[in-house]
Amino acid sequence: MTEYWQILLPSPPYSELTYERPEWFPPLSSGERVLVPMRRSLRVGVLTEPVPKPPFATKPILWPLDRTPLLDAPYLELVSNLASRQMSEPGAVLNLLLPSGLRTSDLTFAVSGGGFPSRLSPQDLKKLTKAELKRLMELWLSGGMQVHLNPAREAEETVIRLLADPPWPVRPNAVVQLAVLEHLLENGQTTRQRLNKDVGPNVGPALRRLSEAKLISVEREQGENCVGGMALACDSPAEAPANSEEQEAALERLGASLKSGKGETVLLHGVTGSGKTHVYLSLAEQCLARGRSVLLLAPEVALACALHRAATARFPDRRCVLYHGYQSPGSRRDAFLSLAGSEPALVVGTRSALFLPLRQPGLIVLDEEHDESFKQEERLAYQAKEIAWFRARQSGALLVLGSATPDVKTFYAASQGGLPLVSLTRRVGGGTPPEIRLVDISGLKDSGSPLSPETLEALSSTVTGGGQAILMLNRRGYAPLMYCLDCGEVVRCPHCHVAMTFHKSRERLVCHYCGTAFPYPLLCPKCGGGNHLPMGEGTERLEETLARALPEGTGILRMDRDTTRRQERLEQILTDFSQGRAQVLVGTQMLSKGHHFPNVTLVVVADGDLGLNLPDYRSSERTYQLLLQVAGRAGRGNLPGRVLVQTRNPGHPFWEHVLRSDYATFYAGEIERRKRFHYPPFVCLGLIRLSVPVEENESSGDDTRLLMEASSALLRAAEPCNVSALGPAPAPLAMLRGRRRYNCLLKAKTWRDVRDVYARFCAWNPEPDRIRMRLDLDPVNML
DNA sequence: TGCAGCGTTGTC
DNA sequence: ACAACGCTGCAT
Repeated sequence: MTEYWQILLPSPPYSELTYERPEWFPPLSSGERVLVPMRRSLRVGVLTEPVPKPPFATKPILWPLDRTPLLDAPYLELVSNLASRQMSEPGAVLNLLLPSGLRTSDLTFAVSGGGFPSRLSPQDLKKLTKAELKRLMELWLSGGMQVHLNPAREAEETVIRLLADPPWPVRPNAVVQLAVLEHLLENGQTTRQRLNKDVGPNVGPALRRLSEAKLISVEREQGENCVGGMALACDSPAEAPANSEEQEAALERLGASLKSGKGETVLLHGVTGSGKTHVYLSLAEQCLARGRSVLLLAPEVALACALHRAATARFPDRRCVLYHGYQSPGSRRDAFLSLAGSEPALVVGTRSALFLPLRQPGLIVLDEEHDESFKQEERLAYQAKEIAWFRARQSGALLVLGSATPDVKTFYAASQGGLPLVSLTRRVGGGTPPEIRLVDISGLKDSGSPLSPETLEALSSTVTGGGQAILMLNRRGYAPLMYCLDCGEVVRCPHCHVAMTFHKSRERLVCHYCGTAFPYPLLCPKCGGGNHLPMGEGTERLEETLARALPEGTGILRMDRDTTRRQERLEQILTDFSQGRAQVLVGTQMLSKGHHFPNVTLVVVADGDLGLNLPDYRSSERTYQLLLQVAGRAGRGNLPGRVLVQTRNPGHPFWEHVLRSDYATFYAGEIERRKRFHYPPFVCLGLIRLSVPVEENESSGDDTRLLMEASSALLRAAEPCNVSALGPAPAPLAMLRGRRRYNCLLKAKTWRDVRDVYARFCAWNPEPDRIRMRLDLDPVNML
């Protein structure tokens, strides 16, 4: 009796097709990958389930690719769940989840013995006779046949990294070389494959030149997981420190849940410096001892690396896998394959690590659960918290959401009894929480220093007193505006109409929204004048100002997206600062997150108002979280810390909460406001983003008409399910990448209603290829 | 009357 | 993605 299987194709057309199992095949099981014929080509497919004989002709499966299934049943369930949420096909989801090397049929089989050629291509297999295939299958089963990526394809995976900062010593007309360098600076390390696609197919010679000039590195990267991998001085000690009373109590509570295997979710609310990491690792230890896997997630790569180091130090005999989206295709494939091997494992990573084929997870931790980067918006849209919840439920794992400043939604769920709350209210080692003070800068002149005399004095005395200081300004670049002295215009991005930021050391004006960059100096696009005045302050300029204002010889480091384009630079900056080679660290919000610098006694927030007045219902929550996180960098060692927040509006009621640094009172006020104005968690919020290309003739008359039509179509779509709908209204960021943008806001009782309204509204779209529509569920930014 | 050109459809 | 199918248009 012939057996038939449903097979998911993780490559176009992404459908689920039926194939027959040749009767001489070994037994198959779901989750295994196989090669299947498709028209004249061959594809990789994943077996899902056996089915009865279909009413159409079927083709036979050509060859198995896994000896043990790559994916288990819960994973396949996750895939189909994601697919139905995205309203797309499971195959399309799988395409986004599998490392590229595991879904390509560009393979080579290495065969030893049996009288076969030592290398066979998939097409060669197709040509073999049945008798030959049977003989070959015996070899495959006894391990005499291995699957490899095609060497040509593997060469495409070589990792290309930038080794030097701009300006680079290349001829100005070496267009391809410069394009490669700019691309690397903008997007970080990439592969040969991506460069071919993004820069052009003729990058070969340029890469050789650049590599000879030691400006870039071109390497085959295999197996080595940690990017950079330098040891940091701020490593946690390997031996587990003694637990505080609070930690002990928290561990007891969480440990009980771990043992129960009920799949509980717990919010761990611990003030900064209260030793959450230590709790995670102790739980991980218990979980591993029970023979279950552990997944620790951090919001960004640098924090995941730090957590990975802490885990490696704590469990030197265990294999701790590090995984994140910036790794080479080779290491991602290795991690994926090795985890499918079913031994319980410890994995540390960023959100994408949720999609590793981890077997039998017993503990999933989301550290800094309030962080917005747990939401992925491009390509496959998902919220890591939801996926983690789903996976934990599937396998009865404990899900721990940890934060000093929880998401208001999460805390609301906890306060309603929806999830148990475990609190750590004191810093370990008895350190006191930092004292926070406001500094009124409303009288400060725009043209002068952005720091008040009081702030400068505090910085100087900290430095001369042998301490260290952190200075946060959440705006990168040299100056956010370039003002033309001749015509009074500000240089704007031609595709987004927003002011372009001056980056002095890159000698460029950059649009922070779409990445467009012009070399500077340039002539004013409006009047042709050549005199520009940089206005406003970015981290790059602040660093320069400080160098002049602080005592001679003070070491100043800058940490923002520009100085940390290269992974090893970030590690370098963190190491240098924690080893005291500099006294002041200037940077954007990236320095607020999780890093541990025991000698920092002063934290300065240069512009506390920034972000508070954004047109977004979450702006005060976000600002509160940011300020408390960065304040938490102060006084982590034996010395007490203090925090100065500069503001132009010290009377604003928001500051009350910050000064008391008491989450509970902030939360109480915020939840009240949300309730009154009908915002999450009291409604399901959806944002429909609508955009149309800016036409050459720029007759916006058509669009006015269109918007009115859209508006009534939206109301018609929303009416039947009692959803409140607003818009379309021009988006705060009215233009991006040459498209005019409009927002519609939906407030509903259920997510189902939001999706329904969106689906009906989409049906209205009279010009689907001109008018682009996208649904953003529970938007984190409304721009 | 024929077939180049392109939109539509289906891939087990 | 990609090839095979069928409809429209222009030269024969």
